[in-house]
Amino acid sequence: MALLVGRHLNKIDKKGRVSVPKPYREAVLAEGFAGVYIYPYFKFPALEGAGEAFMKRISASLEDNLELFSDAQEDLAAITLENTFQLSFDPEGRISLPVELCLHAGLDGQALFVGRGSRFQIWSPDAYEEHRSGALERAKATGATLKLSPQLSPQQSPRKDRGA
Amino acid sequence: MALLVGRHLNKIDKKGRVSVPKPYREAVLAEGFAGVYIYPYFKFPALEGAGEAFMKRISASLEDNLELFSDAQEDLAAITLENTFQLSFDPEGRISLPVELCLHAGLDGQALFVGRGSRFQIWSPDAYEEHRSGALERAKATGATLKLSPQLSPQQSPRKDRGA
DNA sequence: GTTCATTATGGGATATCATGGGAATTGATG
DNA sequence: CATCAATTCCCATGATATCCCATAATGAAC
Repeated sequence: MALLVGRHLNKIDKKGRVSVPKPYREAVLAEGFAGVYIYPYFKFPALEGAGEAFMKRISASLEDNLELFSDAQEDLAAITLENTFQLSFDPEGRISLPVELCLHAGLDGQALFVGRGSRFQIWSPDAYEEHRSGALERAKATGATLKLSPQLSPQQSPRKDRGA
Repeated sequence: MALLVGRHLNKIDKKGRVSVPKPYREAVLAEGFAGVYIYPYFKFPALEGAGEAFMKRISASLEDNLELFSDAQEDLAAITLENTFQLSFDPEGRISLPVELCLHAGLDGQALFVGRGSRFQIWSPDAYEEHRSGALERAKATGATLKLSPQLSPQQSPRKDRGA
């Protein structure tokens, strides 16, 4: 599927409607459902959303009877699905955010969409600024690095080196 | 995919448009999306860009190597995906650079495309000259040598080295 | 030296996107 | 069956981005 990247600041009108950024709409439309699934992001005052494909992955972790997922992970999946809203696009590509979600994220007038690859988040601009400002410093401090997974192309042998 | 090599100096017009060098266009087109993904290069006042395949590797790596909702995943995604712009080619093969990116790289009227193999960078000519001369000095001073990564040919056993 | 093909560039015309608000539909309730 | 509230649809609008075409620069071919 297409990648969700970048940041998009859109307005929430009096009726609680907000435009989903066009690139995100196109990406999730390709997954089948003409809308998005949105749930409260339990770690922070923010929302997280995705198309049908990602939600099915979460659902799959609940149906697994083996030991692939820990109890904690299953709980997380269950809680996420319980609190998820299925929001359809209107003809202009907007969704209307339920009050419960707006309260959790402290949304008021503006919604900042933040791309995360296969998902996206929705923040109030203020909360986002406060939370994200230290990301680069934190990553440096903790020495967090991203090991690139092997390319998807055939017959490529993985290397174990450190990404910058 | 085809390698991105060499330097190409193109103009940025009043609308913020700049032609992506033809060889780069052809290389990234083969990856699917008719455009490039560009993000700030945090170590220097420059931009880095790539085609869809590379960005998907980053996105997949975040999900494969890091736990969902972990702090490390949060911060690394924030640094990479959230600052990335998806820029489509116009019919002439141009992209229009967002102001935020131009500011980070100090771009004003000219954009120097620098090939880096599977990615490329965009510099203002002045910043590049300054940075490049410094890099050359450092290489001389430390007597740097270049250690090649293993070949990609079949049945090659992975090595654990770090590029010089 | 001339011609042709390709790429880069410039700018006006056009289409698209985000947004706002009224009209119409739905569904719950008495 | 009537009424109300909530939601969804429909259309208008302004800002922006995209398309389209013209032209210049480059280099290859004859």
